[in-house]
Amino acid sequence: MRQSQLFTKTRREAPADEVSKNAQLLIRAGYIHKEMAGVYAYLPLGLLVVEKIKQIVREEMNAIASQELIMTALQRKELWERTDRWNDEIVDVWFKSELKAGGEVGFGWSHEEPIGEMLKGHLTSYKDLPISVYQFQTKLRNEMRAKSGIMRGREFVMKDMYSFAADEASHLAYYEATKPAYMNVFKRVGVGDDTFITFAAGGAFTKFSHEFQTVCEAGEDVVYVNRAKGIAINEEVLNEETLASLGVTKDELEMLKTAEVGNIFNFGQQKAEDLGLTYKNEAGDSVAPFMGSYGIGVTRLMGVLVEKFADEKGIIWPASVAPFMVHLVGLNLEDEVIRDWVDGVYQNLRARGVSVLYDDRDLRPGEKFADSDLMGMPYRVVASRKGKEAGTFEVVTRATGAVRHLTEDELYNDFDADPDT
RNA sequence: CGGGGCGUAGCAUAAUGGUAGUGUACGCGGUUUGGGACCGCGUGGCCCGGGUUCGAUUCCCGGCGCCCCGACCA
Repeated sequence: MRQSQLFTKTRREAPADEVSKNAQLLIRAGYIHKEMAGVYAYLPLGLLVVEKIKQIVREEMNAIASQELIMTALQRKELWERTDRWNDEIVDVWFKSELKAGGEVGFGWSHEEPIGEMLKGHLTSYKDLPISVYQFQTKLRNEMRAKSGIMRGREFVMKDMYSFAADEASHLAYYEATKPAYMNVFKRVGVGDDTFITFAAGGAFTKFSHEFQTVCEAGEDVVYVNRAKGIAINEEVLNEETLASLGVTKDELEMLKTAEVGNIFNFGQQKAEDLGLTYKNEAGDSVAPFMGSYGIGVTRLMGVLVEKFADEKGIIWPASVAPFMVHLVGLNLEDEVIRDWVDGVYQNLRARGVSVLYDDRDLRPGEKFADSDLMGMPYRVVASRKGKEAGTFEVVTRATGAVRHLTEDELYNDFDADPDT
């Protein structure tokens, strides 16, 4: 895309009411707009990142045979009353409203109850199992205090998945299968080595649930990790009993500040029973399926990536989620010969399937470089009069600052060879 | 929800009981052109309501909003 046509503008300074690094940089670079506390709009650049992350999640969920759907944002009161979760004393994040025609509705902060209810019409026989469904939904949660930019908002995009199985063995097998699928997601967005499958509070049905915790100073969680043994424990369940059951001692563990980017819950049969969801087994008996719930905070993950990879100049996107692979910075564009030439390079890169943000604005070089650093595309390709005369392009890798000088053919071959482009 | 802080132009900031200055951004003109360059001109602002006062952006009260710490976070 041509940068001259992008409606967003970069800013030198972050708004005074933003303290978090992720929100400051994302606003300065024109990725997001703050609508109110904890509520952010995703502008064209930001939406591209969200969609890149969603696509990675989508591919990994599809790979474990889950099917995508979209549930509703408005939810029925009766569904939640059945599980006693309409009660504000029990669930304190509800946004609620009233229908003009009469009756209350809630705004979805989770979709466990509606999914279970919806499945009553589709899950009637053991032959229908197993079932796994997922969605990307904007969750609405009336948090007491929003904070940390897009990492803890009142409105955020989450991937939530729900599995249903006929017996405990296949249920647990699926639960276990989600772990590598989740880790694939985190590897692909560049935080695999810093993300730990963490033992956390389990709730009524199991001793532990599992959280996916990514090392991040801006996070809200503390986990204790033993990298060699591959064990991570959320501090909320760190006690003698937990340590003993996992076979570690506290002094073998490293304390890390982390952000929870995903979690998985095993509900056993209890949740389905509460919801009144049953099917007929081979003997003709009505039984409740085993159920699991699995989340990934898509927009929170985006915030974590900014927090982890940014430097003093701005954002640094991992190639897998960057809005564009290449930031083509054209200089000396006031010269029509140069401009026509750079336009051609832009077209050639696009023809090869490289996603390119083309800074075709007639600005001074310093301003363009500063914007380019701030926006954080993986590669900057500088096309200038000087380069044209020398027959080379300056190619800068944003993350490392490494500079290469490539001929036009080398440039095209370089990006052809990159599978991520 | 408890505690603290803050609301001045698109953004960032300053001063002031007598209607507000600067930077940036924006518009026009000119000089510039490899790290946010310079000169000139111009547009644009005191969160809302009430009170005190001759007069309130300033002081007081209330509201709304925002930020931080804590609590909460399935």
